Amino acid sequence: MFSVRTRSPDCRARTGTLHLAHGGVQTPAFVPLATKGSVKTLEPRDVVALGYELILGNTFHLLLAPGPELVAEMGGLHEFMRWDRAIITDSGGFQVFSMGHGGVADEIKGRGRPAGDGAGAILSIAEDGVRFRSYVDGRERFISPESSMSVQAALGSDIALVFDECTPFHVSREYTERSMERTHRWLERCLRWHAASGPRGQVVYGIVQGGVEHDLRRISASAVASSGCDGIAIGGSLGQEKAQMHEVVSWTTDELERVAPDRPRHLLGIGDVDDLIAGVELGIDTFDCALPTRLGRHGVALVPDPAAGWRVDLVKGRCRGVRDPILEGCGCPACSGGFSRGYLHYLLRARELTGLRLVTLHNLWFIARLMEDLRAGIDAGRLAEVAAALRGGAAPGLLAEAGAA
RNA sequence: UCCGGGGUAGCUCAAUCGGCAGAGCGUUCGGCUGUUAACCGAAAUGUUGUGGGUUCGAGUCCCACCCCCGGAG
Repeated sequence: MFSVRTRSPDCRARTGTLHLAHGGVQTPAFVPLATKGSVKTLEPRDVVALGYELILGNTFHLLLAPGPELVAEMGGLHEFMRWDRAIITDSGGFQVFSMGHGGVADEIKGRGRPAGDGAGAILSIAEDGVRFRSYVDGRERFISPESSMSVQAALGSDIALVFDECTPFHVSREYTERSMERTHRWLERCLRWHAASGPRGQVVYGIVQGGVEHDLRRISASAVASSGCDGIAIGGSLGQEKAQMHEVVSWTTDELERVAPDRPRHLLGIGDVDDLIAGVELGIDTFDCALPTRLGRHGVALVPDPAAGWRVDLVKGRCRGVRDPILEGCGCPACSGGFSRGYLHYLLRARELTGLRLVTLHNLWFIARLMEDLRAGIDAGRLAEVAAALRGGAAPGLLAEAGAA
């Protein structure tokens, strides 16, 4: 289901195509989140127009509402949300554990917001599965490897992710190791259930855990690869800093290059601009992340400005009355539509929903062109050059015109 | 002119028996990486309409004045 087209000579980057039940996906690709069955503020036609071929839905959230039975009755997730391209569904593991780890929920990524109302909602973690309290109606719920796969079967996604335990950063090596081993056992149960009852055309990705431990990542990568799953996702704690994250990813793809060189690799939850560039160089094929869309709704636009963290906060007072677009020459609906930073600033301050939509469109456009540039760079055998230009502040999508390619 | 209500942060309003003058919104700043997230966090901002009085202590009680709202004439 995955064909590699070009391998970069100087790093692990490659271009390829995922052949899925609902069409092909050019890789490396970014995957926008449609957690609850919609890419927030957008319609499917918008997401298609931006150039995306794959989006991610979430088993945990869709289980709680509206429920897999309803989605199945309505014709499956594709038909329900009117998206006819490919869908990958996350298994719910991350959600269950991020709400359950309470005070350390913020440490799953090594940082982030403190645990909120969800803390303590987890009731028990056992070999069989996880019991927790629903944030929707307070009912006690249960997710196991089998039930996660069965929900994903009802949703009818193209790619299902196995149910895993996502361990936080600040737990002992021993806990990380025991948890990883249980995740491996859950992987086998997921694959067994899928082999017996999974929908035709749906492929399954295993998930590598192992925290920030070099040997555990290697062990997990090879265990997941040997399970025979169709693709491999990298999850769990990737450390506290970007440098550590890149190291952890590197250990993992290094091992995967050895044991499963031709299987697709998905990096879970990563989507900062420089992390995407680094991830591609480390041999990642697909990424999903809340960041571009969430930042958009929070009024932060992505711009080719590495020194500013690739961001400009349009809500800030300094954007009041500014006539310039977010990014000169950008082809996104917000910039090419002639909307000024000053207008977007006003919309965001006024809490006009159109502002959230326009910045979301811009950010997803920016990321889509970024991934396009990286793919073009790999295929042209000039990834290093393209990556350097992007890291130096070249505008994605404008690279060719700027003479860099 | 009389009667009643009111004047506290930029705005709308709290403040127990007289006991450290607060909240929400707004503003500024910071944050957001397998989305419970159009969200979260922090900070700044006061001659409590004015002038007097009582009191250890007044936004609060007393007197005078100014302004706003409603009613009566």
